[in-house]
Amino acid sequence: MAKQADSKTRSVRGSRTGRPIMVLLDLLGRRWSLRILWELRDEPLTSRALRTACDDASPTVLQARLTELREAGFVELEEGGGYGLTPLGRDLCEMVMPLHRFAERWQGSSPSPRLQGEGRGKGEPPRRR
Amino acid sequence: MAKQADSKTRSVRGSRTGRPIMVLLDLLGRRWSLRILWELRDEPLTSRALRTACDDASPTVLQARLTELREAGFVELEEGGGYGLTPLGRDLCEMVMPLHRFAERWQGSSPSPRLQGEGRGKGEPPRRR
DNA sequence: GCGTAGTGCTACGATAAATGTAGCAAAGGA
DNA sequence: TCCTTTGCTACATTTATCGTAGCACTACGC
Repeated sequence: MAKQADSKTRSVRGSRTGRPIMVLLDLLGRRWSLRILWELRDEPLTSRALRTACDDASPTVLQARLTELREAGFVELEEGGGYGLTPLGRDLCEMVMPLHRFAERWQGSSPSPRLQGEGRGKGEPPRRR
Repeated sequence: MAKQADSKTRSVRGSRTGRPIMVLLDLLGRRWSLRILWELRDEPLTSRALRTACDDASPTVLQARLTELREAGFVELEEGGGYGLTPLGRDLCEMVMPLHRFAERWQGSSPSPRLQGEGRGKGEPPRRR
């Protein structure tokens, strides 16, 4: 990882072109970014509540994402504590919302053999680490 | 909370809940997933053309994402060669498109330091809470 | 004062994922 | 035949994320 603070070439990972859409796609394409926006859609959450909402993701990444999203102007630390969406973040969230309906339809319409059945029966494959 | 653990859900990395939206957010939250959808928005591309379009990302991940997106039913291998969006994938892409306009607006009037150039930590010191 | 509990946030080793380079077999075209 | 392009993979290195623990600070109650 870049030394986290010194490198000026800290362009967002894969987006070396600098085109805004690429920067945005790359930012949102990191783990928990979309999820954080999603979980904050209704109301602000404290860092710990957010962590709980996000499947108990490790605080390390969550803080990293939170910092990035704050720098991007999508999320802010509220007065009374807790993280909330900025007006800009709320606009962005509006574009993520339709995914909910899409996801329902997607799962409902059995698009592909893998990703769902795969002869695995039910339950969760052990997410080994 | 209803636990819908039917056969339709397979864990995709962090999404242990199995709720479709989580599965989708997690799938799209992987590196190059959104970018791939974006690059295929107009026309099918060969794997190598896609790689070029994606900032020369390593073929390893690209193939992995491509496989996942194919299994999800968003992308398919065309007859004459090359990857293209399925009708379902096109629907999904429709939701990613508005991000373009948003991204322009975002970077145009960015309230916070842009994510490229300027690491964090120096320009924004104390963060009183 | 003191203790307890809640915040946001960080350190650090371990593990999973992505990168970069190289290469493969198959399907054409000249 | 040689040459090119296709989709795809191996492998070692680097990067990102995980999981656990803990810090400093603040706001309470006692």
